Amino acid sequence: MKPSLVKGTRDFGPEQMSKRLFIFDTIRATFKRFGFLPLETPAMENLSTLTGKYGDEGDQLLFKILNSGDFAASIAPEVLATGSKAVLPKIAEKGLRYDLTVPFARYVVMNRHALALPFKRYQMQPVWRADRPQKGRYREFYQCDADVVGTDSLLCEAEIVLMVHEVMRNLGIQNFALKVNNRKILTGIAEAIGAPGMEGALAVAIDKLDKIGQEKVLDELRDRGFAESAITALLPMFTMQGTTEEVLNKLKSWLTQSETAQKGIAELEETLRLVAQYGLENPQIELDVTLARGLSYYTGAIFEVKALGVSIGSISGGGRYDNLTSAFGTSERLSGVGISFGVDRIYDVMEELSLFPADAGQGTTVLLVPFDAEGRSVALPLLNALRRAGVSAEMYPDLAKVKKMLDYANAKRIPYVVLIGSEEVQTGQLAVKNMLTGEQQKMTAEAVISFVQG
RNA sequence: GUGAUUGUAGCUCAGUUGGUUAGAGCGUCGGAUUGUGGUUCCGAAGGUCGCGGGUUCGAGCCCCGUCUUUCACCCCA
Repeated sequence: MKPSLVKGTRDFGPEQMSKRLFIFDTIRATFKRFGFLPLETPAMENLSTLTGKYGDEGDQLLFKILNSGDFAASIAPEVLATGSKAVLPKIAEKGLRYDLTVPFARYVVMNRHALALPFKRYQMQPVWRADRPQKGRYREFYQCDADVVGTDSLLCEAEIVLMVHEVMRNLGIQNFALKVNNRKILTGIAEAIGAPGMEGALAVAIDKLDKIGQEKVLDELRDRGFAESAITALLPMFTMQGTTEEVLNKLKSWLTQSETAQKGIAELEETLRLVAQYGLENPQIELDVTLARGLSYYTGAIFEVKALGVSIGSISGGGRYDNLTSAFGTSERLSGVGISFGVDRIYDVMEELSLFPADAGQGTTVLLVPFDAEGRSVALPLLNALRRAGVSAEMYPDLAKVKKMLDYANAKRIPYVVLIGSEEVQTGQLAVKNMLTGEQQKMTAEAVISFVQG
């Protein structure tokens, strides 16, 4: 039998892992710096927790887990006869998490009594979606989320803007755009054109504007049941260009009659004002009225980060959600806002643009190469001392040929080797070789430690 | 879920209108070299041609099914 991987999943070898860890470490450092605390939740959730939070499409993409044991035994024949759709909830009551936000909301509701609000948590775990894999799209991928729940303050939105900038710059992704919008503006537009409550369909269609163009967007809206009058009323939407300030002003005058839209515009303005007060240098924020995002739980600000110059979808996304916790039965209204970084897409972007620092894949710094048992007796205390000094060091476990050990050093890209033969043992002067330049010099064991550290 | 596409050695790929024993480069292992690698030379190992069925005297090649890869749509990180 040939072993194989489950569709849409990957192994990560040592080289990939050290690059991935660089991404995780960078993001984690920023999250901690902003005062977020770690949280982990199970891979599986009850399907009742997951369904209905992501829209119809999202429900479709949930991985479901068969009940344990003889899961089909208790299904009554008459249920079976009603079709597969009716059987499904009887045999699968659990599913793999689809994102980190919904499990977080579930956690908040369950632990409400013990949490000091506002509660800020970060979470870096895999999520699963039963999508067809393609470029930048996997069935198992990691998200790094930071969310604040229990406050309406727009300062949180502003902090997200700051975190995005910090993460991108620390990763070395200089060329990015942080797109922002507000769901209330979309809701207001739907109201203004006489199609209240249809902002979902509206959002999905106009989200494609830069991809398929104005005419096809309008065609799609007709398909989705928008009246011709609504489509005509929507036309000013396509003139929303210019600076952020100009667009906001145009929106304000276009949507004067919609209270919701005005609120959304005011929120956006306030968020941008706060960001400016922070003194964020060279903000890469872009107001995009067509930005919608499919997840149905967003109610306020929405964010999306796009790496420029690569054809990979958004590498980060987030927004504010007002009703997620109430979906779990709390009477208390808890508003949350958060951001999610997609590690796998960030990896693809950084790989494509060669942005990983040279030492991101660096493992062992020094390999000790004793020629015989006597050399090994000198090498062992040095090995111990190197490690105590914080240097990643190892020794080839067999007393093999020198060629073999140096080949090993090359294969692992170990930059330094210390050669210890009878001559070195007698003089105490060890031969340190730089494997990149081929240069070799002699020094004492103590000197080796500071040499390889510098 | 819709439409394409891919699969031959560990990796990247050749393989003619269907014809006898399926090849190359790289990598791996061994040697040239018992104290020096990444260069060179010599040698070796490594294949159910994704899987199942069919057509044929004969299938890596043609047909059907299936799985997988990649890509677009939908949607999304």
